[in-house]
Amino acid sequence: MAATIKDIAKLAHVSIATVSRILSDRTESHTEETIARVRKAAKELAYQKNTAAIELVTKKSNVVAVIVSATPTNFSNQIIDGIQKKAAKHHLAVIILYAGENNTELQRKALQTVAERSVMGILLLAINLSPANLKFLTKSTIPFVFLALSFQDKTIPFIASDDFQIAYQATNFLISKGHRKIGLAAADFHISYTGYRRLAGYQKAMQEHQLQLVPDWVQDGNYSYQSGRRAIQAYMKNTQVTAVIANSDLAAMGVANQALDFGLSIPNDLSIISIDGTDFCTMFRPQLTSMTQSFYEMGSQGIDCLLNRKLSTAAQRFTAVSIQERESVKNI
Amino acid sequence: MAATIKDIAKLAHVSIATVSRILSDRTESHTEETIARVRKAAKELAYQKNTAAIELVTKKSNVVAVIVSATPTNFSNQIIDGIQKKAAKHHLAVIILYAGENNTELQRKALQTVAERSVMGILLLAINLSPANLKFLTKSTIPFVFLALSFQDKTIPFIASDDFQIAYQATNFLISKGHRKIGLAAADFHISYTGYRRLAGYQKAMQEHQLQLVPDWVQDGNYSYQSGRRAIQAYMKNTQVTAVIANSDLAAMGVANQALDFGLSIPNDLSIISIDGTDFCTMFRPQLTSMTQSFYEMGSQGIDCLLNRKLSTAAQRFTAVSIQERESVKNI
DNA sequence: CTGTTAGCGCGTTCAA
DNA sequence: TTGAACGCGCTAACAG
Repeated sequence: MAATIKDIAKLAHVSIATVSRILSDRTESHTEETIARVRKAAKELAYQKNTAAIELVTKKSNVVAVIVSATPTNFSNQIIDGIQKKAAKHHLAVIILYAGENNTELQRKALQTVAERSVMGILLLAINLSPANLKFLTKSTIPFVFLALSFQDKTIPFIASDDFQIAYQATNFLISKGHRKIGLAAADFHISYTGYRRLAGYQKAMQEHQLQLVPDWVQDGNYSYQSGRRAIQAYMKNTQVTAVIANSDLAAMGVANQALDFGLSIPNDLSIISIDGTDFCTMFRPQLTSMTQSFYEMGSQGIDCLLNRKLSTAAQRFTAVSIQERESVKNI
Repeated sequence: MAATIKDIAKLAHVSIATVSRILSDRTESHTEETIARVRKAAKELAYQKNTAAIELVTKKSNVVAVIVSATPTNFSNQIIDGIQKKAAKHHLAVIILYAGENNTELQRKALQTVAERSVMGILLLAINLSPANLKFLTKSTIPFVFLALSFQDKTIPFIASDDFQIAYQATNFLISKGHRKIGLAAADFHISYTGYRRLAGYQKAMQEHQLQLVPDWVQDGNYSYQSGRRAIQAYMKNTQVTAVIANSDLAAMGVANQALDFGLSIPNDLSIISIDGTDFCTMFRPQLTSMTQSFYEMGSQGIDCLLNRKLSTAAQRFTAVSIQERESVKNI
C-alpha cells in the first residue's frame, strides 16, 4: 500500500522523526547527506503524505472551503477565479461545495461536511443561509466570510458590492439619459437584504428627481432569466416604462428576449441596464449596458480576509462597481 | 475546544467504545437507555466528529472529488448537478477542485491535493490531462472516471458522448436540410481525441453524400466564444459555406455574432447547429438548434461508475445525444 | 451489553 | 545531529 514515513525511515536507515523533519523542510539541523538520503528514499517509494494524519496531530488545515449555490447566477466563476489565484499564492488548497438554491437541507449538509473536516476557513458565495444554519456557522469557531452578499447585521463579515449604490447609480444613469419611467426587475426585494437595498437605492434616486414611484414598475423575482421574462410580461399591461434595471445579467437577457418577443426593439422601445456585468453582456445582442461588479476582487479579498482574521474582527467591505456603457440604453 | 468522544464518554458515564458504536449507528447491542444517554451527551456538547481521525483509522473516505477545468464551457453545472444528486443518495460528499485550462501545473496540484486526502474516487470533467499527470493518476490506486471526454485507449474509463456520432449526425441533419457546403468550427481537431473524432464524423457524412471536403471549411479552435468568431472571420474570404457546426454553445454564439456583425442574417444567410445544448441555446436569438448532450446523465453515471468499480473494470460508456430543432437552421 | 487495548500516520517534545 | 516515545481522535478486535 501507500508508503509511510516509517517505510522511508527504514529504507534510509534513520528514525521517523528525522524523516518527518526533513520532509516538512525543517532541515536546519541535518546533514546534507541525511537529507539527500531521505529525499531519495521518499521519491523511490513514491511517498504521498497522509493529510488526515497530519491534520489530526497538528489540528490545522490549509484548505479553504467555498460554498456556492446552484443558483442561476453566472458570476461564481469570476469569484472562484479570484479565490483560486490568491489561495495559490498562499499555498492553500480550495475545495468547492454546492448547496443548492435556498435549500436548508443542502446548506446544512455542506456546512456539516466542512465543519467535520476543520477547514481553515469558509467562503460563502451568494449563499442565503437559513437562520439556523447561520447560527451553526457562527458557533463553529471556523472563520468565514460571505461573498457577493451584504448584511445589515454588523457582526457578519462580508465582501460585496454596495447594493444601494448599484441601484442608485443605475437609476441616476438612466435618468441622465432622459428616462423618467423606470422599471426595476427580477430581484427579491422583500426577502433578501440585497433586494431590499437595491429597491431603496432605486427609490432614493427616483425621489431625488421628483419622479413618480409606480408600484407596478417594481417586479419581484429571483435574479433568474425567467424572472426577467415575467417582469416584461407584467409591464405589458402598462407600457409606460421606457427603461428597466435588471437585477442580473441573466434577468436582463430574459427582459430583452421577452420584449423582443413582444415586438419591441431594444434599445429603441425599451432601454435595459443589467446588474453584474459578466461576459454575457457582450455575447448578447444588443450588447448589454451594465453596472459591473468586481467579482474577481471579491474572491481575492475573501482569502485575504480569512488569512488576516483573528477570529474576532468582523470585516465588512464593499468592492467597486462601475458602469459599462454598451448598446442597450438609449438617450431619449 | 471541540468535544471528542472521550468527553461524551465521561459525561454519559460509558466507555469511548460505546460512544463510538452508538454515534456510528452500530446500535444493535445496546440498551435503549444507554443510547439515549450517549446521544443526549453528544448533543449537549455539540459534538462534531473528526473526519481526519476517522479516515486515518478506517482508511476510507466518503468524499468524491470532482476536478473541473476553468475552460470556457458552461455545461459543467449540469454535470455537477447530476453528480450531486446521485452522490447525495449514497451519502457521499463531493468536493470540487479547479484545474485551469490545460495547465499542467494546476492539474498536478489538484491531483496532488486529492491524492493526499485519499478520496474514494475522482471525476474529471472535460479535463485533458497531460501524459505525466495521467500516469500519476493511473498509478495512484484511486478509482477515477473521465466525464464528457472520450479516449482511444481502452483502459481509460470515461462516460461521454460519442463524438463521432455527434458530428456525423449534425452533418447529416444539415445535409437533409439541403446544405452542401458545411463548415466545422472551433474544436481542437488535431489536439484532442474529441476534436479528432468529430472531424472524422463530419468527413464521413460529407463523403457518404459525395460532398466536397474543403480544408478551409474546417476551422480550428478551442470551443470558446472567440473561436467561434474567428471561424467566421476566416470564412469571410470564402463565403460559400451555408451552414456551420459549432463545437460548443459558446462557439455557436461567437459564430452567430460575428456573422451578424458582418451583416449576415441567421438562419437566412447562414445556418448554425451548436454542439452541447445548454440553456444558452434558448436564451440566444435566434434560438440555437443543437446536438444536445446528456450532461446530467454523465454526472449521475459517473458516481455509479465509481461505486461499482472493482478497481479493474475500465468502463467506457456513451450517453445519448439528441437533436433539438430550434431557429438557427434553415431549409434551403 | 459494555469496557480495554492497540494501533492508524504523523509531528513534537525531550534526551542522547 | 538524531532517535525514542507519546498522543492527536477514532475504530476494531477481543474480553468480560
